[in-house]
Amino acid sequence: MDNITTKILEGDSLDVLKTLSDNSVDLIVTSPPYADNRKNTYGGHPPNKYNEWFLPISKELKRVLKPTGTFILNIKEKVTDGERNTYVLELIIKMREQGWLWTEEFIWHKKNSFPGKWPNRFRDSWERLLQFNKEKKFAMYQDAVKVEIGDWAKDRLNKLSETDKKRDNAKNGSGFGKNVSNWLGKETVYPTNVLHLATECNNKNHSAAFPNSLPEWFIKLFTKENDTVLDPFAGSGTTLFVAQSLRRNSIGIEIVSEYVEEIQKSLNEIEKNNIQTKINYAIA
Amino acid sequence: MDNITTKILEGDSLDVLKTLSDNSVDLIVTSPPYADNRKNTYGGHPPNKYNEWFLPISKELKRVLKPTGTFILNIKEKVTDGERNTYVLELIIKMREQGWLWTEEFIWHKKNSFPGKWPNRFRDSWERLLQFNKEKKFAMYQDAVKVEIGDWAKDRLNKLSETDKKRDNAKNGSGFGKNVSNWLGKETVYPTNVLHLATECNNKNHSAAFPNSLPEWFIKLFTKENDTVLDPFAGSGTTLFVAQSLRRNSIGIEIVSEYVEEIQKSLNEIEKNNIQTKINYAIA
DNA sequence: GTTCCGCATGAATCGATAG
DNA sequence: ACTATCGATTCATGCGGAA
Repeated sequence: MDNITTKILEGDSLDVLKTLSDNSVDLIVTSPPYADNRKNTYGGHPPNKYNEWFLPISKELKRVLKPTGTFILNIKEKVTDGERNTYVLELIIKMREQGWLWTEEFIWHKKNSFPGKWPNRFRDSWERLLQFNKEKKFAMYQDAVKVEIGDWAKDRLNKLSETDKKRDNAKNGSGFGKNVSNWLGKETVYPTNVLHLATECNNKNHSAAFPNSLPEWFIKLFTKENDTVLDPFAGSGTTLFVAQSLRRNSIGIEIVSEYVEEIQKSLNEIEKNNIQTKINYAIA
Repeated sequence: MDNITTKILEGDSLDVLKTLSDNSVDLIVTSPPYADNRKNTYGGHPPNKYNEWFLPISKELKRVLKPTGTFILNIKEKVTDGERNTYVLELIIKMREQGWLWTEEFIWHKKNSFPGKWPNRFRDSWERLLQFNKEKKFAMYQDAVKVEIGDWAKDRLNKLSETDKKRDNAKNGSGFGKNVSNWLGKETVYPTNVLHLATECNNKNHSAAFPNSLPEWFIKLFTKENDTVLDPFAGSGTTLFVAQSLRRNSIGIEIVSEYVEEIQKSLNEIEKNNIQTKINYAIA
């Protein structure tokens, strides 16, 4: 039952990526360290040098991604000197020059961004989720992420009269009546490109963790079971754990050995539990 | 009581703008025709020529805007050949080269986005609201747009421990503890940079590009009474009517004479009612 | 007077068909 | 091969007429 592998590799992303095979990954989901002048855990990549640092990495990512694969990049430009810095815009343009297709920009609306006050701006409660592809045709499993239908329809459908339910419209071209009856029993609709997810307040050390539901959504949308997911900036390992629980293979890369150790420890725990489960099955 | 003027000027935006004085406008809110949209009425500007058309206009806008003024540009790039086109990104970069500061990007989340289903993308339910300024210090009246506090925050506050309430944070830069205690007992809170507004779908001839509440929000946020608001692509006149009702002077520019006439007609109606009101007051 | 329901209408995008 | 036009798809909203 268990062919899924979950790997965490320690090292600089660019170096480690070079050891991975061409066209071997179905989905890349990552949230790279944000541009920052401070030299902290990640050494800091100032805004004006950010792309210089990131573009060689995105080139390797393009190599390891399958032609039908997708790259989701969670990023938001910083405010520098009172302005939104343009390095993310420039990154998109440069990545297209590398051969990436900029297919879509999803918005992650962070519902619980904490209140604060600045004289000339409001709380920043959204981030970009940039979708890049190698080819126009890529794998996408839309049914895996359908959402509950809006309240308007629930009300409407619950109250539909018998005649409405039976009506086979032939009146005019609008097709509405027909559709309404088609919608009976319909509970879900396709989502949009705006994601409403709360940030999780983890007690963990890692700062830039995104909530489980974020990689979960993209893993369901762009991969199927036994596919391979890559997170070149694994951080606290969210992407890996979600991938594993959804039965996708995954590879994480992380430069900070402390994080690598924590991830490895959690993976060992899970492995132990799995073995225990198997033994229990065998006994039973 | 009535010094507010509301003007609609007919003609090409670039030409008409040249007749306006330097540093005379407090706020520009506009939604120019998007690339290739509204070909029938506006002639259509193909994506690869869009900035060539728009940049001379933004240059004039910069001239007429006061140093403390703000320019809000509602725009969203279209999909061409399966990709998000980059002309809006390039526009931001080029406008900075013109001397604009790209202060902020608000997100307009449209709940009722256009329906449809495609194999490779979901419905597009957001648009960019780009904020540009001439100077780092600009007029902003944040208190005018405070919103009711969200339930999540209410819960959070109710559950706060006494230590949390007293805590004077110094740990990290988040300001969490400090702000929380400031907050207790308040009913309203400053909004974020994500706006949730549905488009208004009227049965009328020209549906407005944006709902009243959109210019209303920005007019309250960036102007005070008797200030001057400019919309160089007035369309159905939403910005003008909202500005008038909020007692701001306003100037609209519109190239389609049919729209200009309708706006003028509405303005005349309002004027007539005002006079009627005054007479009634006089009698009473 | 309420509430309820029918309906038109979207800053859309893709793929097929036609010149 | 490259462009132009057209049909199919889909769902939230407000208005107006009806119960």
